[in-house]
Amino acid sequence: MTENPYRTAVLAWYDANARDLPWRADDATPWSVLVSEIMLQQTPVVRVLPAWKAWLERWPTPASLAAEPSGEAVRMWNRLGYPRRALNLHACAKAVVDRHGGEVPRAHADLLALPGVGVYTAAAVASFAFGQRHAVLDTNVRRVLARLETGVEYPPRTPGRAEYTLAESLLPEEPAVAARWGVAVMELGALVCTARAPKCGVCPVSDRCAWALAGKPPHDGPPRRGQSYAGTDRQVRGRLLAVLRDAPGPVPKAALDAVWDEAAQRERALDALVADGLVDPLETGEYALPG
DNA sequence: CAATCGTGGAT
DNA sequence: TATCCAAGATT
Repeated sequence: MTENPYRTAVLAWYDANARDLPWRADDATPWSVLVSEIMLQQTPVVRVLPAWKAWLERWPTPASLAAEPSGEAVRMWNRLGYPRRALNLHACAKAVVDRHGGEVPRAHADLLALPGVGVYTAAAVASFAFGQRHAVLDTNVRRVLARLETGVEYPPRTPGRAEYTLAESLLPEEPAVAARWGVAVMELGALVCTARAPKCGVCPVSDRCAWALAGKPPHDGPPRRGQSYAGTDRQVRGRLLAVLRDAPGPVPKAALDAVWDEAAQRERALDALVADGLVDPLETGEYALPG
């Protein structure tokens, strides 16, 4: 429970190889960590970096963001993707101000209750920002554990009970060490134990990796993905929202109609954006980012 | 529980 | 060029 044979090797590797990402710096705040975690959901670090800096320069505290209309958050989000995350972050800011006196809560349950914060993100903030002992099971950690412990190339599509049990069993007792262990494994997955072309030659634990020792058997089972993008509602939504983001104010419907030929799909996408709160239909017939 | 939700870089 | 993938959450 308290010891695993490669813990020291992974921690030492992290000490020597960790990227100095700004949300890991000493001056990072719980708010800046929360912002990073929301932005990093399904989004590469290199694209998050500039967005994170700009966001925190403008809104260094939850209160500063909560004081602005949600549409400003959507505009600031720019092309990071999954723009409902901008809405979530804005709602997080308001919830933090309303329910927690303007301070990001430290309790896992309170974090979990924030919009857009799921099991992973709650654990990540509790661990990285507050030094608590939680299993942080993101895509990197899941892949590392799948290979190292289970001996398969990729974990299941969604984490199951067994994965949490395994992650818990590897967690060091000391909260501060557990927190460091979490980022270390995550970093190992991001830099070495990558999804494609893993760098087993420089891996600190390749000599006890179940998958490597088994001869790196390829993933068997159904293909892991299937999301095409061209022609989907998501693409249409992206185009519609881009028009509103790039305009200084409300736009006529004609401007939105111009981005997609097929009217039915276009209307469906626009309705969905309105339903999601990402677009505000005005009385004038124009459309705008939400107030 | 499977589908949905953006975007862009790498292979 | 097409596919894969990136610190997931929500319904």
